[in-house]
Formats: sequence, C-alpha cells, structure tokens
Amino acid sequence: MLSSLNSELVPVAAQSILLSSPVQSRSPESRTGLARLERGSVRRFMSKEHVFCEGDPRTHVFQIEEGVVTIYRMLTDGRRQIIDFAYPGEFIGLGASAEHYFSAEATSATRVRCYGASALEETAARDPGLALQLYKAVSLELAAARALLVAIGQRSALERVATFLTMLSRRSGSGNGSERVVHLPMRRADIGDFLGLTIETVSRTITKLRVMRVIKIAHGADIEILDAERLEELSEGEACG
Amino acid sequence: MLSSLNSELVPVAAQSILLSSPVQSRSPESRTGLARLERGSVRRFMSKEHVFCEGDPRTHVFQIEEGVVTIYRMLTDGRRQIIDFAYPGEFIGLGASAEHYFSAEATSATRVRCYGASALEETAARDPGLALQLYKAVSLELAAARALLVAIGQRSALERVATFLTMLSRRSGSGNGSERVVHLPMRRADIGDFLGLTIETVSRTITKLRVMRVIKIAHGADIEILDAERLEELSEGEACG
DNA sequence: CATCGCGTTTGACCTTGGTCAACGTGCGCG
DNA sequence: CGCGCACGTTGACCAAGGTCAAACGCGATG
Repeated sequence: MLSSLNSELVPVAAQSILLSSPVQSRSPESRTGLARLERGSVRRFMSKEHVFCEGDPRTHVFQIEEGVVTIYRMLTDGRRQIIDFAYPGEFIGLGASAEHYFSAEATSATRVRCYGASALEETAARDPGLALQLYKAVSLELAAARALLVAIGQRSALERVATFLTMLSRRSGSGNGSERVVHLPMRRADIGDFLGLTIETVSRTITKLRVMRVIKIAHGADIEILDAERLEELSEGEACG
Repeated sequence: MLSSLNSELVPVAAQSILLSSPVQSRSPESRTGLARLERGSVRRFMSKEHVFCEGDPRTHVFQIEEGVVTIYRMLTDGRRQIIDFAYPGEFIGLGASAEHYFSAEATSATRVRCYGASALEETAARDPGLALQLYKAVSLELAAARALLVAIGQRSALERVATFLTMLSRRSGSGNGSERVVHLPMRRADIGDFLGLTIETVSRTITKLRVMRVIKIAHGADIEILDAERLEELSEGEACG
C-alpha cells in the first residue's frame, strides 16, 4: 500500500501487521493468526501480467513476496485510476465482496503467495486473532486510500508529486529513516494515474523539482533527494484541529 | 459512508453489516458480534459540533442513529477534504490507529451511540464474529473511499456531481430502488470539499444539470431527479476488464 | 415590516494543468 | 551497427475549473 501520503499519520507498519505472529515454532493448533493457515502456494507473474482483474470472483488473497503490484480501476473510455502500489509484505485482494472491484497488475517480475479467500475467512471465523489482523490490515489500507484522497482532492501537481516522493523515500527507507536515493519501479504513466495527473505534468513537475535543486535524477528511474526538508514542505500542509 | 460512488459495485449494505445479529433474544454469553457488547451510551450533537477531531485519542467508536456526520481532513492553509458523509446506521471512528486521522462534524442535529474502542477490541479479540464484522465494515469503507478516489482522480466536474447525485438517490431509496426526490443534508461547500471542487463549480454544475432538464431544484436542498438514466450516463464509464 | 446575514447563484477573468505534437534517449533485436 | 520501439521530455496552445466580486433569495430577528 502506497500508504502514508501524509506519512506522520499513517505508520509504515502495514507490511508487518499480518506477518507478525509472536510465536513461530509451536504446533499448528496453538498458533494464531496467519501462522495457523497453510502456507499458501507461490505464483509468479511477469511485468504487465494480471494477478486478478476487476469482476473476477475473489477466490484468493495474495501476499506480495517480490515485485510491485499496481491496483487500479479503469473507466470505459480508458481513463485509469491507480489506487495503490503494493510492495513486498503487503496483502492484496482483501475485502468483503464476492468480486474484485479493482484489477491488480505486476509492474515487474513478481512473486506472490496465494491464500484461498474462503479458507482465510473460515479460519478467521474461528480465530479472532486472525480476524483482528485482517481488520487492522484493511484499516491501514483505508487510511492510505483516504490520505491519497486528500492529496488528489486538494493538492496541486507540485504538492502531489512532492508528497509522492516523500512517501516513497520513507517507504524505501528500510525501517527508521528515509532513503536518499529512491527507486521508482513504475513508469511516469503510472505515477500520473496514481496522482490524478497526466504523464506530461508528472514529467514537468519532476523537472521543476530538479531545477529547484530539490531532487536529482540519478539514473532514469532512480531519484536522489537533495533537500528532503524542502521536499516535505512542498508536500504542504498537514494536520490541523 | 457515502459509498457506492460507482454504485453497481459497492453494495449499499454498509449500514446493515454491523447491525445484523441473527439472534437477538438469547442471553449475552450466547450472542455474537455487536449484540454481545453493552449497548453504548447515547450522545447528541448540534449542527457543526464535532464528534471527534483529528489527533484526538481514539477512545470511542460511534454509531450514527440520527443525522449526518461529515468526516474530513483539513490542511494547514484551510483546504478541506471531506472523506465521507456518515448516515444513520453507520459506524465512524473504526480503525487500527491510536489517534483519529480525521475529524467528524455533525451537519445537523445528530444522535450517536458510543462504544468504548478498547472494550470493542477486547471483545473482538475473543469473539471472531465481531472481529469479522469489523473487518467487513472497514472493507466497505475502503471500497467507498476507493470509489471516491476514482471519481476525484479521473472524472470531470459534471461527472462527479452526476455520480454524487446518483449515489445519494440510491442511498435515500429505502431498500430496493432509487428515490426520485433527493434531500441534500449538506451545504454546497461540503459537496465541493467532498468532490474536490469549489462551491462555485458545484453550483454551476447543478445549474447545468437543471438546464439540461436532468434534475429540478425542488426546494433548495431538495433535488428532484427527472431523468435518472441520463444522470447515470453522465456519471460516466464504469467497469472494464 | 425592514434589515441582516448566510448560503447560493451568476458573471468576468485568470491559472493550472490537459492536449497535441515534436523531439530525445536508451535498449533490444535483426 | 543501426533501426525501431517504448518511454520520457519539452514546447505551444487550449480549456476546465478556480478566483474574485457582485447580486440574489430567504429565513431569522429586531
């Protein structure tokens, strides 16, 4: 979940939530949460392959192990809104519905672990620990979606791109801090469809940030953040009563 | 939850999910889900009073009994994004965080029932039925937030307003169909901040729909839908593989 | 009844970002 | 090697929607 646009607020802990099972080595019956489930099977996808499509029955829930998956929705005339970039550790396909509302496409070679959706729910119906984990996981996705909503609904192009970069750097920053050099696994078109902008605007805005000496394009998809503080200022106004 | 923008996809059932407890009359121990909880205390709010504010500790979860509550987030410079209009039956304040990310304000005189957040979670930790209900409730909120995201990120002003009206009419339509006359409990400014538009654009767009003979302003806050089909067409492109 | 004030509508103008089109650039493949 | 293709950048122009300002409608209040 490309969460934590507005990142003070949305902890980056999303990926750990469902993974954390305090006791790893006990017998299956005594474990709780995900640990109680069969380890799902692994599936691999090439770049641009779909993990699932809008309208497909929600048969599985997937956990990304490697790669980045784009969650999006397409309008009839081709406009596309990307809702989320799912990174390793995160789950996709959670939800209450019988069908997927959104499509999921691999941006690059991707490895996912599959869990049967009904098995997951049946187990959850007996294991409140797992059910609560699901609850918390979706809650985090919700917070992320809402944060993006604020960005798209209220912020300017510059603010959106700055927010996006800040967030990516936080997320890449393994653990504590933010990373200086951020790798963008997605194309400009994806960034545009995520932020509600066109390719051209994204490109121009990145150029503007480069000219402002806030960032530096290292190698195409790699961006070096020269002035993280300024970048955060540009992502504009957090909080308020 | 002003869900089901894109409403084929997001069932309007949100409000029923947490209410449905198949067995009502058994003893507390044998009940499941919400029914097992103490009936929370009731609180009343006047128009514009806050149920909670961004940054407040998440001590309670509230169920709307009467009135409409605006869930929003404010940027430092006064820009505001409304994330949701919560209607009777719905819950607000669910989530995994220790603090509220958003503020909740009554649009009109409102009655809510309060449940202690920690009590709720403790009960859920023992009752998988309740935990699953929470999971499904948040999942619906997530679907709603994402649907709004698509609208704001991709749709034009006209499309957004048409989507908004379609959805409101569906929601008001008690049960099966859509209502011909829709009451808007919120001001233009709220609609604007919900759809990522200005008051003026909302006003102009409503006027345009009136001139197009798609709707008719009945009495200020009441809008009569003359041509529901056309209105849905205007809300533009659903689905796609 | 007249006035006030809030919310809405309408109009004129301007800005941001979208559109269309050309040009770069890096990479894989013949 | 060089061609082609996919992706990115840049520029010129355009339009949707934002901004600013004025006027309207209507219920509340003196």
